[in-house]
Amino acid sequence: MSINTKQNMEEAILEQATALFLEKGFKATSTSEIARVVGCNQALVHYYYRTKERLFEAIFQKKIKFFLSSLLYIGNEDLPYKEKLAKKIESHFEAIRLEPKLPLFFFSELGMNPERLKAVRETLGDLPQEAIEQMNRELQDEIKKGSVRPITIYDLLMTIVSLNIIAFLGEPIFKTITRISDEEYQLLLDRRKIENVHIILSSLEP
Amino acid sequence: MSINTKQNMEEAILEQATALFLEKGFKATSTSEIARVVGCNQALVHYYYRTKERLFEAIFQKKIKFFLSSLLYIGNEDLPYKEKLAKKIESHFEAIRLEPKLPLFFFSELGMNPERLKAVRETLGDLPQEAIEQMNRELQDEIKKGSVRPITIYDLLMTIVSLNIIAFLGEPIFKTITRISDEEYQLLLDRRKIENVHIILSSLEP
DNA sequence: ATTATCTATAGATCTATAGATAATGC
DNA sequence: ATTATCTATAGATCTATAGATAATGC
Repeated sequence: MSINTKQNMEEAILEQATALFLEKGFKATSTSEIARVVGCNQALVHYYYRTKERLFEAIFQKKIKFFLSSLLYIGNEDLPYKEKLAKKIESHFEAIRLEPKLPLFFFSELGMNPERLKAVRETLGDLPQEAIEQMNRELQDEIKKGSVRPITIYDLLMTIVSLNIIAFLGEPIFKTITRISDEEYQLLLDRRKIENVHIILSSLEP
Repeated sequence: MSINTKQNMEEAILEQATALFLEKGFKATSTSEIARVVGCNQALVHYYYRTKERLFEAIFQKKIKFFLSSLLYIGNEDLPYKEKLAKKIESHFEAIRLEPKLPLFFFSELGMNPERLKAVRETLGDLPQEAIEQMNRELQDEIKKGSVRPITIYDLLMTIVSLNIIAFLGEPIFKTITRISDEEYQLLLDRRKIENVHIILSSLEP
């Protein structure tokens, strides 16, 4: 497998480990398997990353950052509120589309091991919290103006994340049930993205 | 642990295995651990259920049935369409509230191992499909009447499941971030249930 | 007799490390 | 010399089964 013609073993390990962790999760992925797909011996994985846990941690942090950024730090141009919001939703959706295994990965690993959140917090710092507060200010402004019904920013964020992850969380289930092809699934995703924006915006009507 | 004063070892094993599988997933749960919390030796787990896989399968089937029933086979009284739908949504939400670990459990185990779906299908038979078709007929009737905008039943179901699971999938994350207490979380859930019905019904407006 | 429960163990893992050898940088 | 890679192995698992013993049902 993996014809990593000496790109750099350290990177190759990170890359293959990422694929495996996303595919099977922390527990079900072994350092031996990582070594096997990389094409090196198992000790090398530990040489570079010391423990399986540290290797995982590095990957997890990176992916969380990617996931949050697409929602929190996007669409801050000077646009009408609802257009900005639509942009955020779409950006988030497309980020997940690029990495469709992320939602299950996060919820599984955090669900099974909530302590990981602490590490995430230290890495990300206050940026997410600040971005959320900024989003909240804009939301409350709209509510005051009467263009949006009263709602908390947490409810809004939950709704966005919820709707945006479902098609990816449920992909294996949905594909098995409907026997839909990959191309058809991509079309479903296009439709779903529009649907999500529609649902969220219409739910905000006063 | 588990003061199962001789209720019945077979049942006690099933019960504790259920708790452990829901808590940590298939891979991370060992038959030794099951035996330990039950208070018997590890061989007994295999005596009753032969393999870990079969034990898991029994539990998985039962829980899938419970989850689907609450959404598909509920609220078929003679009521206005939107009231029936609201009832289904609430019934599904409350079912998950009773078993808050189910969503992560299903998505994890099915995501990691989609073949399990086949077994589920054999157990459940055509009932879910029929219930979905019934729901679809009712939905299409409303669309023809002009009281609901055009939408597929799959999109509607995805939306319902999506919104109803998020508060439970995200519970550990949300609790850590907001440092919310259990009581406050229950209030959040009450609000969320109403919110979900509102979002879905408003998204159906033509 | 049959069924339930236990002890013991084979055979596969798996993680992490020690210590040998090969490759590279000066 | 230093860094990268390998072989080998200790020590913990874990699943499944064989075979002994205890409990129960007739």
